[in-house]
Order: sequence, then C-alpha cells, then structure tokens
Amino acid sequence: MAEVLRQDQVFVSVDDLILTVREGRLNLLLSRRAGPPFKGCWALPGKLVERADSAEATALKLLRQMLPIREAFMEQLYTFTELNRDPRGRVISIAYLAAVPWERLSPLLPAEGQGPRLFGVSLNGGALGLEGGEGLRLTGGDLAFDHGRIIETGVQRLRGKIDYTDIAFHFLNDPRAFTLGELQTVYEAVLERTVDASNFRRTIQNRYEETGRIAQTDRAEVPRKRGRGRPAAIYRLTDQ
Amino acid sequence: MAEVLRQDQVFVSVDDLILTVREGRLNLLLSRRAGPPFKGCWALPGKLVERADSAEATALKLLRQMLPIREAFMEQLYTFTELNRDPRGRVISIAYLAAVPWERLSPLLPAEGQGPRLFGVSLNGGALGLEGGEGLRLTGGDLAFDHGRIIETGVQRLRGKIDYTDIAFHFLNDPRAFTLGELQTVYEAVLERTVDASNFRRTIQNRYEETGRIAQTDRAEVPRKRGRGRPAAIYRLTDQ
DNA sequence: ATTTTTTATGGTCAAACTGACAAAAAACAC
DNA sequence: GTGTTTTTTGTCAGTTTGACCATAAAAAAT
Repeated sequence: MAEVLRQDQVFVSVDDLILTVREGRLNLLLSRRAGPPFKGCWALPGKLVERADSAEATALKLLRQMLPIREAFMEQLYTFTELNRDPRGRVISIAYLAAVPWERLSPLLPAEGQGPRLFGVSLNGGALGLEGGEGLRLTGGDLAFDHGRIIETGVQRLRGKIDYTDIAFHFLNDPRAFTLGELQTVYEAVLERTVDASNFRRTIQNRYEETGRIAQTDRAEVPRKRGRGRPAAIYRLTDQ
Repeated sequence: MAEVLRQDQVFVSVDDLILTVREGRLNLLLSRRAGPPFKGCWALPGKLVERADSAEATALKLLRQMLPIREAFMEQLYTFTELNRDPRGRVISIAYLAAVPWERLSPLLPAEGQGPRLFGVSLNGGALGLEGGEGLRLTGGDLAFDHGRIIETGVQRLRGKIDYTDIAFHFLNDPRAFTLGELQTVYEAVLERTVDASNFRRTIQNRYEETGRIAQTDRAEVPRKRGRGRPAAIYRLTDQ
C-alpha cells in the first residue's frame, strides 16, 4: 500500500476480520505493520480496492494472500468512513468477516515470530481484550487505525447472528461430518459462556433437524479418531 | 453528479433509502432521474461522498437536501460494490436507511408530478413491488442501477431488526406521546401482516415497560384529537 | 335515549419453548 | 471388574406465544 495517497480523492480499502475457533476460544488473525503509519502495531489485514475488483473479490484475494486457502465463508460486516481513520489520507474501509475452521487454518500459519499471528478474543461487556500467547496482551486501543472498533463490531455481529444463521457451521472442520459437541464448542467460544449440552442438543435438533438442514450420518462411513467418553453421533449439513 | 467519471479510480457514493409509514403502509422516496444514465427511471436519492465528509454526514446532507428536515434516524444498511452497477464508471455505494415519521415528511413533499415521490412497498416472499399512485406500478427491475436490490435489502433488514431494536419508534410522529395502536400500525406496515392487538400490547409492555424504556403519560398533559372508539393510553419513550 | 359500532384493554387457555437438573448409555482408564 | 468421561435421553417447573373471548369507553347511528 502506498505510504502517501493523493489528497484529493477518496480511497476504498477492505479489511478482513479472519476468525477461527481454537481450543474452545475465538481467535482472530492480526499482522504486524511493517511500515508507517502505526509501524510495529498489530492490525487487521487490509488492501486497497482496485478498479477491476469488487469489494468482495478484494476481501477474498486478501484472505488468500494471508493464508493460502481456497475459499471460506465471508460476509460484509460494516463500512467505516470516519474522516481521520487513516493518517495517510481519505480512506474508507469495507470490513469483511471470515470464518475459517481451525484445522484448515492451523497448517497455513507461518512460524512464530514472523508474519500474522492468532490472538484469542475476549469481549465481556467492557473492553476488547486480545491475547497473543507468550504474555502478549493487547487492548483495542493498541491496534492500528480504528481496528479495535472493527473487531468489536465483528464479534458483536457474530454473536447476534449465531443463532439464526448457519454461521457457526463454517467454523467446523467439516460441516459434512461433525458432532453436536463440536458445534457446541463453537457456540461457547463465540458467546464466551458455557451452554448446557442437553438443552443445546434440543435447540439445534428443533431448529435444523426438523427442517432437514442437518441429518445424522452413519458413523461407519466416517472414520474418526475417538477420545474418551461415549462416541458422539455424526451429523452433516445437507445441501439444500 | 458528473455524467462521466475518471476511469482510473474508484468513486464512493451514498444512496438513501428514506422510509415512512403512511396510512398503514410502508412507503419509500424515489426521485426520477433527470439525465443519463437511466434517464427518466426512478431511483433512490444518491450523492458522491466528498473528501471532507464521512459517509454518514453525506447521507444526512442528502436527506436534508431531499426533505428540508433537521434530523432523522439513520443507519448504515450495506455497501454495494458490483463492478458494473454504474455505467459511468467504478462507483461503489454505501446505502443508508432513514426512518421519517409521515407527519413530518408529508408537508415537505413537493407537489405531485415534480421531484421525489412516495411509493408504497410490497415484498411478500417473491419480488419487490412499488406503487406510486395514479396507477403507477413498478417492480424492482424498473429502477435505476441496482436500486431494486438495495430496497429489498433494506426492507428485509428493517423487518429483521424491528423487534430487537427501537427502530419502530422512529416512524412515530412523536416518540414522546404515542399510543400502542399507533406503534402496532408501524409493525403491521413493516411486517406486511396483521398483528393481534392484545398480544402486541403484552409483548411491548414486557419488552419495554419493565425495563423503564417506555412509560405511560397522563393523558391530560397531551391533548390529542380523538377518533372513534375508546381513547388509548398515551405512552412515551423515556430518555435513558 | 338507546342501540350499534369502533377501538382499547384485560383475561384465559393450551401449546410451545426455556433453563436447570437427573439419569442412563457407551466408550476408555485402571 | 470399578471408576471416569462424554454423549444422550428424560423430567419438570416456569415462561412465552398465539388464538381467542369479554369488557370498557368512546363516537356514530337509530
């Protein structure tokens, strides 16, 4: 991205809020800024929208650039247009929210220390907290630009939509073979609270099974490593 | 708006979806395009975002330009960025949804035939329908640009948010003195279906009265023209 | 003046849903 | 075998929802 922009026009950029659920916790991807402004600060991956790309296409390009990944669930989050959000000039940002399964994201992450990094997210009523491991803790105000606000908006949107959209399923390693326990873990990570397993099962079955959106799979067809405890039934998200 | 735009950059515009509830029906404001492209077509009011204005400020300016009005509820709807949505060049549009009480909008509308015009909206599962009076009926495809899609997005958003936000109150002439019947009319217009008055009352009272968001007003303080039937209690939306 | 009509308000009742919890089932660890 | 863990089924009271019916308070009709 150019470090100085023409001062007489409005530029359009895209920022990607790339989310995953790792070990029962919601995580997001931040990269460290190599140059000014906010040199050395952590920031969401961003990219100017080019003449020949839609914002959606730009957001997907950017995602593929960060993680060599084919595709992922993406949805437009909000457009941020405050006048001084970028010191280089007038830049508005269309933020996108991406959900990537941890098992797919994990092998694509570069080695520790370099490049982008995952941060655990906490947003309990009060302020945003980010935890990057090795004692690295950030608050929303530590981030570049208005990216703290973008993250807050994204997490709240995710929480609001989780129980009337399919969004939770996109965090599952394989929506065509998952257990209700795995789905519950996604809910608990996103909502940052525990959920009663029994009631969760009932809710999901009412919401999806009756309408045919999910169905049980014969476990013999889907070999799975099993841990302790009674083995769980395998469900799949159906096509229609 | 210039009829030819520079071909090497991305322009940012704002479109306003100005909504009101008139005679129990959801209505929106369209203007007829004076010049190309889509000359003579009906379109949402739009405006390029200038260097020194946020999108929100641009949307408000545009609203004030259409209706000499001080302020109104506005909320960002969605950003449309398809490549060929504007034949003049590369223009993305940040759509805003505005809610204006009919009693405030009504005296500001220009005489029939000239300028902007109100259209009744119908969106029943199938396609979007617009009714402008005098036998003037449009479908979403008759509109300029992608404005049919913008309207569909806006109506669906409004329906989705009406019962967990305060948005319905902004269609009331005076949120500090309204009856539950008036509020019910807003709901029925937005949802395009009837609502049981008794259950509606119970729901609203549970949702707002217990939390102190609305309160009953002494009717003596608020003189009101009365129609037929038992006079209704007057409620007000409280500050906090 | 009385009745009818209209709108507002209050109440009932069964069905559906919710949250908290108990208990059985099916696997592993020892 | 006995414990432990996780999944799964069931229970039960409290709440919410949708469909009604009944009454109250006003204007309109007779």
